[in-house]
Amino acid sequence: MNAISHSEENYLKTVFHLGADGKQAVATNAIARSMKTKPSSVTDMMQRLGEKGLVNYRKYRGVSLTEAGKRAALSIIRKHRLWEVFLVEKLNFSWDEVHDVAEQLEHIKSEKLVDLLDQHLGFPQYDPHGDPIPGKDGNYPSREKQLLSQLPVNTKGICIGVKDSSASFLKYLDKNRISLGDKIHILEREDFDNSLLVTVADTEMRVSHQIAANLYLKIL
Amino acid sequence: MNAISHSEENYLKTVFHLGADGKQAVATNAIARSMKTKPSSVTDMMQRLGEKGLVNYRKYRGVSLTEAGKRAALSIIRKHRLWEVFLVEKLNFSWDEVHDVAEQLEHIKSEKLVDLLDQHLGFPQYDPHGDPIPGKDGNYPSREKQLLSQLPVNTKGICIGVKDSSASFLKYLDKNRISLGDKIHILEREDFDNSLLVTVADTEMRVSHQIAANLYLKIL
DNA sequence: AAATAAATTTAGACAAATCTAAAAATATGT
DNA sequence: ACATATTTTTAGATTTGTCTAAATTTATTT
Repeated sequence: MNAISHSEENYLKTVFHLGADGKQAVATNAIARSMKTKPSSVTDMMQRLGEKGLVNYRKYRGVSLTEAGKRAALSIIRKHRLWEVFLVEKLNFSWDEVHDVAEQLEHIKSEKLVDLLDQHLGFPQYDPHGDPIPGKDGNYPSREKQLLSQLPVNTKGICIGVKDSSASFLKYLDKNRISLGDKIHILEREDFDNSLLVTVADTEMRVSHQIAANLYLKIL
Repeated sequence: MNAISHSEENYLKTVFHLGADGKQAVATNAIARSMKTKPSSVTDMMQRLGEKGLVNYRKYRGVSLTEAGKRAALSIIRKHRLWEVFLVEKLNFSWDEVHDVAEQLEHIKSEKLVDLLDQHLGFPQYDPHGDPIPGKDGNYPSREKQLLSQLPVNTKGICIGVKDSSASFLKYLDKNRISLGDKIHILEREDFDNSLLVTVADTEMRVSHQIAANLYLKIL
């Protein structure tokens, strides 16, 4: 019944994200790269998490989350995303500034705090980047969504999320007046550089492949 | 220019409180007792904080805060108290439940977060226990206040704070309908047990010395 | 003022989380 | 399939924050 440490929580979260939301096994190196730490540190930690029953660890074979590990990861992600909503909706942070602060807030331990925060925010379903917020009970709503870059010409959809939520990408979207909820219509694809001509909320513009490969649409 | 660690912040805060708001030197043992740690751990930490220029440490002579240490302590206390206001005002925590959560939240590092939180709360001057909130610039407003137990019969005042902010004391106050802002009139003192007969918001009641020694009044 | 008590510090150990360097296992290419 | 490259693990060291036990300093008492 040992508590999960700050650091352990970060590893669990990473394993969850890298392993397609806890479904696949993840390589040691991938975790190290993603967390900017060394593979040897990852090995140490995975052995510890294995002993705690939070991951399935087999030497040289990578790790996957156990049910307990998945539950723990979802709880952290839930907190992270609720705090992001708070920062944007209540404190007027912009969506490109919330990540680092939420990264700290997600580790605060108090079930009551999370419940009351959820209520205060009106039980939001999505965070400011369009990612779904796991439920208190651990259910994780997945929505059908597709990358703009993978859709055929003439598709119409609603922009519902971003794949990359780095500050630089989000600022780029702001500058180009692309927001979640906007209606997007794909007019043509340029074979040369894979850029797209689209309308975003009825404004025509050209978006690079880089951009299109990081925007999620719900097809209409 | 080393950052101040979570643990170092807790020690600074304790030295501030035990040393009459950073004015007096504090003994090693007092710190250990207050933090439920061992004197040897305190010595270690005080030597480290001394090297960082946050406390004046002289072997066997106790420690006091330097100006830099005082500034750091006030910044943590400011965050603690702002978060307490948030928890009570925005999330509907009761005043006896906020301490442990605020103890965690006070360590979140983001100047922007603190500024926007302060604004969101309407720049509050006092926390839910009546303690003043240090300013962004480090100024620490002290208010004239006196313990109910130390005032003569017939004094009238407003209840403006508590000395002990333990959950059990605060719950006791709730149960007896004593709140911050209430007008208190001292009717008589019982020599036998030092209890007082008072009116609290026009309701007559008897309060024990224990209670009176933990309630701060502003004399009218 | 010497003896005793109390407070404080030092020395050495430990756990967590990390690192570097070297060894071992797995994967890849021709 | 064998040599080479890549990935992963182990071994040993480091830092932070803590502890216990012993030594030292300061305070108190008679």
